[in-house]
Amino acid sequence: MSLPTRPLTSFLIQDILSDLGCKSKERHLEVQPEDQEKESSGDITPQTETSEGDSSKAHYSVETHLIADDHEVKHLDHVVPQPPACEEEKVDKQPPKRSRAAFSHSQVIELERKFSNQKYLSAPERAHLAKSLKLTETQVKIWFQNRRYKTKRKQLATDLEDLDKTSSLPVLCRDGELSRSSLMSLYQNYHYYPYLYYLAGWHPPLW
DNA sequence: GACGTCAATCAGCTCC
DNA sequence: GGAGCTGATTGACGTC
Repeated sequence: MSLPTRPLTSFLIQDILSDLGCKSKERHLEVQPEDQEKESSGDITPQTETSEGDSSKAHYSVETHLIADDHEVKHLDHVVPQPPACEEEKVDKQPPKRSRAAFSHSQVIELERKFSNQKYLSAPERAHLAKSLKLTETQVKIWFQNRRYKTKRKQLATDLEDLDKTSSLPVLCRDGELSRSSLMSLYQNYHYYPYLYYLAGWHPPLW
C-alpha cells in the first residue's frame, strides 16, 4: 500500500509511575510472558492496557520509543530501572504521570480508513484491526470512541453555523418543538449505530 | 459484574 | 505561552 510520504517521526513515551515501590507491589505491572516475548522481538508494547483482563490504569514499567515511518512502526523498548528503595517515599508523593501514546501516521491512516467505512466495530473486528495495527484492543476502542465524539462535535458545530446562517428559516414549530425535517436532518447527521444492532444486522429504517 | 456506549475532562505534544 | 489536537481517564448509563 502506498501511503503519503511524511517526515520520519520519532517520539518517546514514558510511563513515570509515582507509586513505584512498596505500594506498587499490589498492582504494578509485571510484563507478561507474551509481552516479554514482544519486547524481545521488537514488537509493540502497549503503553496502557485496559481491556485484556486488567483494570483501566495498568501501566507498563517500560520506556517505549516509537519510530514510525510510512509503512511500519518500530519499537525500541527497554525496561526502566526501578527506583531504589530509598527513593520510594519521594516518588510516592507525586501523582502518577499520564502516558500518551502517539500513533504512527500509518496507524492513523488505517484507523481513519476503517472509520470511514464503519463507525462501530464488533469485538472480532476490533481485535483483528488491533492486531494488524499492533495496537491493543483498548486503544482501538478508545480511538473509535474519541473519533465518534469528535465527529459529532464537529457536526454539531457545523449545524450551529448553518443555523446561524439560516436563522430566518422556521426551524422550530409551534410550542418550540423541532420540525420533522429538522429532526430528520439531525438524525441523519448523527450516525449512531449501537454495535449490538450492527452485529445483529439491524439497520435504522430511515436509510 | 463485565463490557459497551457517550460525554466531559485531563494532559502530553505540536505549532504558531 | 496559548491554542488546538488527540490519546487516556472518569463517570453515568444501558445491555446481557
